[in-house]
Amino acid sequence: MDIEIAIKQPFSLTSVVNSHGWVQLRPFSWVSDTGILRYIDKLPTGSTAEYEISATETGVHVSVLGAENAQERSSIEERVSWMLAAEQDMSGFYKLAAGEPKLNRAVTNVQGRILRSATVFEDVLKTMLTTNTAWSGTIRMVNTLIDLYGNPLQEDAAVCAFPTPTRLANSSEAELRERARLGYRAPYVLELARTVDSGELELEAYKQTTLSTQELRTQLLAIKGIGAYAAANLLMLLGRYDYIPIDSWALKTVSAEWFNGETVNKDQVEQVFERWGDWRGLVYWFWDYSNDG
DNA sequence: GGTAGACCTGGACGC
DNA sequence: GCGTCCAGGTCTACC
Repeated sequence: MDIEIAIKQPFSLTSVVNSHGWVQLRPFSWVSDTGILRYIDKLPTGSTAEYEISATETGVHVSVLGAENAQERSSIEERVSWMLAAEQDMSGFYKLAAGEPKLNRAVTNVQGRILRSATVFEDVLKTMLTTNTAWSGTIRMVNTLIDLYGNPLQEDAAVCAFPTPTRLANSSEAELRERARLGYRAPYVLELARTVDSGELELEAYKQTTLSTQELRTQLLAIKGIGAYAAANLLMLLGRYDYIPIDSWALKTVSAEWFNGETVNKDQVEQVFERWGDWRGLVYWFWDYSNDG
């Protein structure tokens, strides 16, 4: 199955893919030589499909393996559009960025959209697995979860989609601790999977929510394992940019950029970006730091 | 409302 | 090869 998706311009697939570390986490993969983004997705119909997404003049072309009917086609269009933030109007950000030399790179490279997983559940869980661990630990935990609980592609059983809430809800805390090596995060992951699976927590509704950012943040913070940093990160993924995901990297980077390397706190980071209003999260994210990393 | 300490893992380091 | 220390956010108990 082949699908063409139109995306609001300007748009750069490469910039979306490289917007953050998500592309390094399965079931994403990216071959920069060919410019093809791969993703394995478990569809609501129950089928597991593989997408090969490439750029076109007006958006993207999606070559699909593992899905056949019209219902699945429509679902894939919707999910890929969400993953690439196709519907987002970034003109406000570019207008603001035009007057700031440190955001020239963002404008030139058409940065601004942030790569998302097909489901909010996957993004919340992955965000949970970024906290209090090195990036290598996040990669390891995501890999293990997919290997143990992922949904295999019919055409190639070695290739799996991210586990569904139902699959994880049927595991146990001991299994998540000992086999998946999630450590103290195991009960948080299990609770997330169970509340989503039971319908108590409707994460996918956040894709179209009319809640204010404040209300949305309050709901995200109510999820065990999601604190201030993780909630701000998720708000960015949901297209709300008025909170900054302040982690240890942010403290170091802001210190080097504005405070001559002196130790800074969370309030000082927030003060630096306050003037950028509702776009401050994106400004923080795509700022051309002098000492990047 | 603010803060200290526990949580868990893997990697770096010294012996 | 073994033991120790450290980095990384969030939660809970306590003040």
